[in-house]
Amino acid sequence: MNRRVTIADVAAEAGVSVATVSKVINGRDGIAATTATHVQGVVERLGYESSLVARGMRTHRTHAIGVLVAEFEPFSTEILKGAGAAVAGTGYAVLAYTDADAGPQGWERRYLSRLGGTLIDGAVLATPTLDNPPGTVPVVAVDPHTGPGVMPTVDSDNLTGAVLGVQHLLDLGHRRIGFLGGRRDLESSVLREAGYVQALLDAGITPDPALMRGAGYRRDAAEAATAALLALPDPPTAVFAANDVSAMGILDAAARLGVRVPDELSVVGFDDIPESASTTPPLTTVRQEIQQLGATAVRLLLGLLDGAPDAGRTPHERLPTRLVVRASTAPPAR
Amino acid sequence: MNRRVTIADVAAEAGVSVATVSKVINGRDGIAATTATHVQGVVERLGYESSLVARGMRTHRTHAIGVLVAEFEPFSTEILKGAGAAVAGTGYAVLAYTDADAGPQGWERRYLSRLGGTLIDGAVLATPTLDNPPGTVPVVAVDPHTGPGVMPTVDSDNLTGAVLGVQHLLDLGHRRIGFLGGRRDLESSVLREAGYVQALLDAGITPDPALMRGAGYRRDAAEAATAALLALPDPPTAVFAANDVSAMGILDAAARLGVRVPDELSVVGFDDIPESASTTPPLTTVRQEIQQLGATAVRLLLGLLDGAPDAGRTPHERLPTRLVVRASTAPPAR
DNA sequence: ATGAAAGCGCTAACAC
DNA sequence: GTGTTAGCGCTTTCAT
Repeated sequence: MNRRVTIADVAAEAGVSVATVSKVINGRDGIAATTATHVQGVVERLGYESSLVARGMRTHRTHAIGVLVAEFEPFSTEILKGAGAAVAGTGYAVLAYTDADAGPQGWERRYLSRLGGTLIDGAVLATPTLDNPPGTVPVVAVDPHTGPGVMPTVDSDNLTGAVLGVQHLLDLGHRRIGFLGGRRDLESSVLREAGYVQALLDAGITPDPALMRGAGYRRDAAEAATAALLALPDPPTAVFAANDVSAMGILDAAARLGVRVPDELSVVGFDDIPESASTTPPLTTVRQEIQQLGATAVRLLLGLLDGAPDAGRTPHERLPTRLVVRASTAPPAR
Repeated sequence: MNRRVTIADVAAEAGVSVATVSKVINGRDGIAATTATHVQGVVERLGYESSLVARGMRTHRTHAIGVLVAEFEPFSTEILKGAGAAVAGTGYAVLAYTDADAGPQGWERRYLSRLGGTLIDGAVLATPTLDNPPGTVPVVAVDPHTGPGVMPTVDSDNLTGAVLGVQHLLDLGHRRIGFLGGRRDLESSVLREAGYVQALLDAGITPDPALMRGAGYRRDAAEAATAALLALPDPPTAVFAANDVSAMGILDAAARLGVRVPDELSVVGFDDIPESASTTPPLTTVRQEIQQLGATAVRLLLGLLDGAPDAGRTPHERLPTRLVVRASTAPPAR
């Protein structure tokens, strides 16, 4: 594995100083045209490209923005797609980072300390678990932690979305509707639960605590919780899950227990990740525009970076949600 | 925006030298237990985390592997999911990088020069356009460029997959089957075309050049090419697209022109990206295990990094493909 | 056991 | 116009 070619190699080869090479590369003036051409040639010939890292260390500007995620899963990769689209033409690169071994709590703090200032000019945090980021670089949160909201934020209208989902079930005639909650530390999860409760209340139904379980936005936890729900003396005829991944867990449980969806059990998810269309049966779900979430976050961040550094209050953008009816919901059998 | 806390801040606060702090952080010995504890405390209190970049510059080891992609789209984000899963428990972080403004040709070379050696210990290249990477860090290619194959590579059995897809159409009774090619610089594209030709030949049909168009794996190009195909005096009754994104372009064109799929036109894609289940109608496609592709590439790379540095010849892993029948294919109307 | 100093690859002042 | 020097945040000899 031959060594990477550095600016020193170029300088030596061209017979000039590294400073001169640097100036040529960065288009600084005060360089003879002939020298510039000559150096350019050597750069080309050696295939030299300056190290993002070394440059970043000196200038504290890398023109890269970080998208920091706990894990690459359907939600975060949709954010990535949106973020990537939003930087096109801005001169910024997108750097997505995840460290599987970082632990579930406070990863964003660690990531930010490790990358901020030297590697990325700013960051988009996907579903952060904290709400007081270290003040290293400008940050925008997507689908944030519950809390006072000190970070610029973009999220979806989770409350209305949840109401929509549950209302759909009510309209079909369901009365015993279960709920599988998400990560309690995320505002989205709290609001989706609130929407569930509100929709029931509006329909004159008192929420039954026995029908409300936590599943932490996780598929396996959702499967277990569903099994418990279905083992109840008077089981629900429908379940609203706080996200699509949990809804898939419900489908897993139903399949395992021989409960037919939607005939015996209706299921509504939340998110509309691409995967939700290929479940068996395809999932009825509340769609949020995840790519838009990512793109909006990037635009906010770019504003923070280039424009006025947070002129006034911390911005908050909220995107609409809507119901997508597929095949996992039907009127109750009984 | 308060400055990031550096090792110097910790040292000053703790009343020791930066060297001592560094040793404590890295668990080097030759440090008094009391000092270590004290410094640890300060580190914690200040929320210090060493800069990946500065450390990488000194040690030339970052324990991060790069996944370098031209763009975040369905295929590359599936690779990311697989790569993320494969690093769990290995102590490596995944760093996905894309620079929208880098241009379509030779981006991997530039990325590698910019990131290699100082930021990432090795890289997975998704659909690289080149095949002679600079010898900076170990590299594994996924779905590579056509060429002599000097890089360790993982790909799918594209030839068999394409035969499967076209055979399905033949089995349904189609005889005039169009083909929308991919990026001619990628081996996958060449092999899928070869499979298309071979399947036709095996069925005693001579491939008609008029029915074969290029679409570069791009949705808009596919739509345009499809419009041209359908305007033919004797248009095809089915089209095999070299990837799902192109197949979606076919669907776009059909919808715009009022051609019903699958009644008047059958469509088969390639990839089985998550999105392909939610098209209208859901896409029949040849599935490749994209996440597995990413995971396998990471395993290969990790082997190169930790184990014997390429013990012998350059490895090549090939994963199977299979047909997924959904609703975009049916017997021809005429 | 601890610290001073060099150096990773680069850029920005400042000399020449 | 071009080179010398310092320093970004860190780790690692090498002194002390």
